[in-house]
Amino acid sequence: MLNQQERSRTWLQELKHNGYRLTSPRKAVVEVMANSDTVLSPAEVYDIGRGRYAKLGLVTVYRTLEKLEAMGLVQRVHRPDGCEAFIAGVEGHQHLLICENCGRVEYFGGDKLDGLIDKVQGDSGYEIRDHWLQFFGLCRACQRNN
Amino acid sequence: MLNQQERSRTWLQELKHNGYRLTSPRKAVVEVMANSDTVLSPAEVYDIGRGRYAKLGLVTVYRTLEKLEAMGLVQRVHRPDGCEAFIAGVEGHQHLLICENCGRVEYFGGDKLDGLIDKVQGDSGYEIRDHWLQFFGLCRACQRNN
DNA sequence: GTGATTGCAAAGCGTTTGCACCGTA
DNA sequence: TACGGTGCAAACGCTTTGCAATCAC
Repeated sequence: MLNQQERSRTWLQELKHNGYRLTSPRKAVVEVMANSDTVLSPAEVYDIGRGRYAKLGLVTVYRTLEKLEAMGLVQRVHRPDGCEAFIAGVEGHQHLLICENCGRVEYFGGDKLDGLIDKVQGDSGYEIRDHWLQFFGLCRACQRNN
Repeated sequence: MLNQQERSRTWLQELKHNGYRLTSPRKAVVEVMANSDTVLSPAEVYDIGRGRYAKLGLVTVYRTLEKLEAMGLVQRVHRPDGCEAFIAGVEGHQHLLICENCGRVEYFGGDKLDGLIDKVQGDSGYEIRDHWLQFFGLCRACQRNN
């Protein structure tokens, strides 16, 4: 895993390569997301981002997250409580382990799933195109504090 | 699996046992949900339900679905596109297989998951409390029509 | 009869859109 | 300089709440 400064830099380059301009609001959003290992709502990104660029607008947060998602740099996360679209940094397609208390996210490989997918596909006759596997629980730190 | 009429009857009894009154709007919502094997949004329940009870209000649909969910008779479903809370009939805790085209839902057991949960729990130090496993794809009928 | 339930209307909330101004390239 | 990007304000869609009328028990 890249360290956080490298990650910000990579993401900004990526934006540039895709023909987008590098502006202060975008830099703020990228830094917030690239430096976070927890799930963040757009409103949270906005709050934290304003610490880096005071004039940041919520609308720009939405628009920037949308671009980052399209570029595969962030990922939309759904949670059982309500259904706010949460966002997290991610590399590659992996599965999520989310702390219900602090929002921290870990990734794990899902290779164990292939056999199950084949079986379900055979039993049901469905053609499976996509899947969600998410675990919710408490991370080490939150287990101690609860 | 109970047939659909039995299921409606059971759900209505369940409502009564929990101290709720059996009203026409509630009967309409229960019948819609109990007779459907597809994922439905509150608005869809409302539309179909008005065929059974014309004066049905959308507000009542929300309130009834809330009660049915609390009683474990329906289940909230999250989908990748947007995040509308969809609902489906369910018995027991199983995993979902959802047709992306027609909304049809099947359930399958997730016993194969236990080993994976143990492994992830051990590797990460998380205490896993809940999980989502949902497959999205095309059911047999929709494969033919696409 | 009476208290739970309903449906309308309005409020609430998160997200998206319209538009004039701004700032990067 | 030109045009992509920004932020404000307003629109939007879905969900929840307030309240008087209604209806199951």
